[in-house]
Amino acid sequence: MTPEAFIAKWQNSKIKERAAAQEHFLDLCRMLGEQTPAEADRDGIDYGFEFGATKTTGGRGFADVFKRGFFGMEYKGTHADLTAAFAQLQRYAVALNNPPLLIVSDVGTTIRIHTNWTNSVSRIYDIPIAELGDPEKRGWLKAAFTDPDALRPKQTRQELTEEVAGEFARLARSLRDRGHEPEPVAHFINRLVFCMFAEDVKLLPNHIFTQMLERALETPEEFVDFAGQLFAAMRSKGGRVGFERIAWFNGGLFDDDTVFVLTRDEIRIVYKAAQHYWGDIDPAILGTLFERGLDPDKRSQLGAHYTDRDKIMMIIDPVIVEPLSAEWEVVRTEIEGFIAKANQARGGAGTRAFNQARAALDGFLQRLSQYRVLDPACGSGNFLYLALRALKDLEHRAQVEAEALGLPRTFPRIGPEAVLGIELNPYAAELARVSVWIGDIQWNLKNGFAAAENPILKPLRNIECRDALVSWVPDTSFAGGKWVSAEWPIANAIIGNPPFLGSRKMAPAMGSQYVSALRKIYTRTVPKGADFVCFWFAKAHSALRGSTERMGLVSTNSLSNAASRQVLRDLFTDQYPIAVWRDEPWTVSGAAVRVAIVCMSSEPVANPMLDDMAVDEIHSDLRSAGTTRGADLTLSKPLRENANKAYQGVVPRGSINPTDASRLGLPNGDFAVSAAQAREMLVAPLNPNGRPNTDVVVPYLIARDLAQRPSGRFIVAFGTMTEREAAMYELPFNHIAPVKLHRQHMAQPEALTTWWQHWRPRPEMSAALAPLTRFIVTPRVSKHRLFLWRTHPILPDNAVVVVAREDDVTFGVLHSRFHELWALRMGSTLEDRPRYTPTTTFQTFPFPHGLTPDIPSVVSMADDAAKHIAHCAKELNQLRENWLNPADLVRREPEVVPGYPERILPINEEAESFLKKRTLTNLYNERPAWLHHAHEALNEAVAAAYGWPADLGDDEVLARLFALNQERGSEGHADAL
DNA sequence: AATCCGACATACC
DNA sequence: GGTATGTCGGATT
Repeated sequence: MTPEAFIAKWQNSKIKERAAAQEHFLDLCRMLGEQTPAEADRDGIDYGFEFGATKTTGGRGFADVFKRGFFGMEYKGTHADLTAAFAQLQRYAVALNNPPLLIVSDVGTTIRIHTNWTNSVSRIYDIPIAELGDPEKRGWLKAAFTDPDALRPKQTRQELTEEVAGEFARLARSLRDRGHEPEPVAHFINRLVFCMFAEDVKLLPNHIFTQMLERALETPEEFVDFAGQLFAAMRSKGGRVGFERIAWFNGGLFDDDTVFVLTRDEIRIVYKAAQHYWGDIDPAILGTLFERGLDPDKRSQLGAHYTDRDKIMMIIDPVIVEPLSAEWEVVRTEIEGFIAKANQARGGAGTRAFNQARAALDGFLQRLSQYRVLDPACGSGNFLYLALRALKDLEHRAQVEAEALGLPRTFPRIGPEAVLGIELNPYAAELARVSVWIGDIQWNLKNGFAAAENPILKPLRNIECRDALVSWVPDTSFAGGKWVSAEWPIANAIIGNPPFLGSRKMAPAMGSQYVSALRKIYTRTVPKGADFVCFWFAKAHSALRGSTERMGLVSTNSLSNAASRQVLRDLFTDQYPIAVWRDEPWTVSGAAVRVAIVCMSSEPVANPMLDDMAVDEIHSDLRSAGTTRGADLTLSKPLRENANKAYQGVVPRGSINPTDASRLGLPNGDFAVSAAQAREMLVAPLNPNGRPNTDVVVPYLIARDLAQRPSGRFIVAFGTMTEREAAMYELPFNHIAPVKLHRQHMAQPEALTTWWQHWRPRPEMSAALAPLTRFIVTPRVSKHRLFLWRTHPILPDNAVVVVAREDDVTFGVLHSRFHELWALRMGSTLEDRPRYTPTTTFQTFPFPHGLTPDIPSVVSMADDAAKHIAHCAKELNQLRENWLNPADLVRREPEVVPGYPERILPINEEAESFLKKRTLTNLYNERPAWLHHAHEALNEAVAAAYGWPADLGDDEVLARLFALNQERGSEGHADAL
């Protein structure tokens, strides 16, 4: 059939019966050269007429024509107009598996294609029948049959939102620059945003907001009056602006009609923003963009709260969607049973069964409509917005499926009141309300329902602006009051992303009074040293003990670190994990952090998920019980035999950061001294006390020197000398003079009293190292667990952990897989990198019997196993040293004074650039065969010392080490240390 | 009196 | 300009 023939046959004809619509569609197929349903698919499942028709629905399907994955099509038929036909399609889009295109037609005049992708802005392709001769328009139709993606709008909702939000941020900043307070500005801007959205989705008539702006552009001084009139009309029932009837918007957003005086330029910004189509904006990112634009300084504070949609759904799915879907499956089966009974039975019994089916459906819908989701740190409302959509989707699906079974459907009941929020920042709280409103209205429109009216917005008092942890209760009996634990509204589910703040950063950020009040109130549930998020976990825990069914919170991944662990341990004693991710990267720019996600239920859960894998059980350290035979390694005890052997290095604190130094107008003094200056000091003549500067100028070892190439630093270190003694060393003492100024500006006044000393000089470490010919060092944070030898008088920085032993046996045991596994498991992490924490990794580690660090090395070396370890350790170290500094590429020079480690210098520039790549981190990244063999040999030697087979699995090793720790720890000195 | 951590910091490819 | 990889200060206990 040619387009001309099609036009001749159908133009201006009116549909009389459903058969005419089918004939119209068949002609369309013939014109486009596409297969008809009968030709393509005999089953009619993927492509056919009257899709979803059942006996109970009387032969009417969800759509007149349906092609799975392509489109749903509805003819005007009994509908009054194309809009109603479109709404019908939207309502059943779920039952049609959300086809990308929804097509409506009135047979004789128009075919209209609506795009239906969730993440793209929507677009309408209008094809008048009379213009089917136009190849482009026929192309659109053809694409609907063959390649719907060709019709997908290019712009995503995110891009659209970024564009419009950026313009509003400009306005907000302009108002803030004129001295307006952030809160009224936020309120005002939110109103404007809502007005733009409202007029674009036709909740406001005739683009009245844009019209108002156009008039105000002519006479800017009248903007206040115009906007005030509009806001006033929106606030009241039956309001009008001129002739136009304005719908009633309640909900607090238009409670007053305060309007800022805007300049012409500012009105132009608003006008320009209003030119965009706001109907498709994504409220989930709107908030963040505003926050960023409004106050760039606060970006890290507020913007960082932004959680991307995927992460939020990782919580909403297991916490809300999955349990409620499961409930629905049960109810639906019940309904199916009743309906089957109703269809078989006649008369009273049939009616009764039908009513039972209705009651079952109603019961479920009632349950859904009473379901409440609380986000006690809701920020700009992203979690709430997505939770509301999820609930509405569930309700809608239940309705559509029930209708397919023959039950009448009702208007959706779930609205913004289903979500509850608490947020401290007034600006964010307001955004949360707007996001939830917009989300609700968008959902209704997208699914073919009118927005609820009279009023359009109901008050959203359920998003509260207050502190979620404590509240101040004034006491009238005296002129004061007290802080008490804040109440949380009762909710079925608690979700959210509370602010992350390490315990050490809480006081500076929140004020020490607030923090001490908080600690006092939560003293039983949240241990000192726990991260700020732990308070939310503790409160959610107590809610789960009450009527709350499930919770899911995001936290920093350091939650499983020592102090915060207690909160989790409590939580896991009487609640059940549903899904846990222990270390997820955070995808938002501007925040470099990794997070843990913890979803818990008050009811037992059959197969909890750990990092997307089903496991039998999850421990409070967010590990699966399958490892280490269920042993909880967090219960390991410190061992007395390991005491006083591992130290962190010195903390100089000679300088403050350069920014502060320049702000305070201070020279940036430091204990550190350049290598050139240091050598001058070292060779200088003896001081008045007859001593050389070698007493107090020493090589300084930082962690980087171990994992990467040594940097050859020096430092002035007076140890615990008195000022009188220190001053004898003239050059070094003069060098550190500026330190005194800095100490005066430090928070700890005691730092000044011994200003010439390092803040932590670690005399006990120096004492332990002094008699040794060498000592063992390891970087506190490094990708690989590396142990190296260093010698006196090198002074380790606090980022280096020192083990005061000089024997190869201890070195070998520490560098074996046994200690490495233990350290990995017992230590904490910095982001994704393991961190060696001496108290939990070294202090608790059970060395092989007879080789413990409390035994002098001469004694332990009598042992054959020990000799073997020593040999392997020596070999490993030698090979590595040779690799790091090949003898033909370096020359070794004695230091300017005797007793100092010799200098290792590249012989020429070529050697220098070659040596840059010779770092231990690089070596262990590559793990060449020789290194592997050396470690294998060492591992076998250490295994033999333990008396264990060499091929134990990792979990088995940990389990055995733990058993050994428990045994040693309970040998009458469990209180060791 | 020492520890532990960083909604990070920065060198390097 | 990403990506890889670990500083060093200092509040907290």
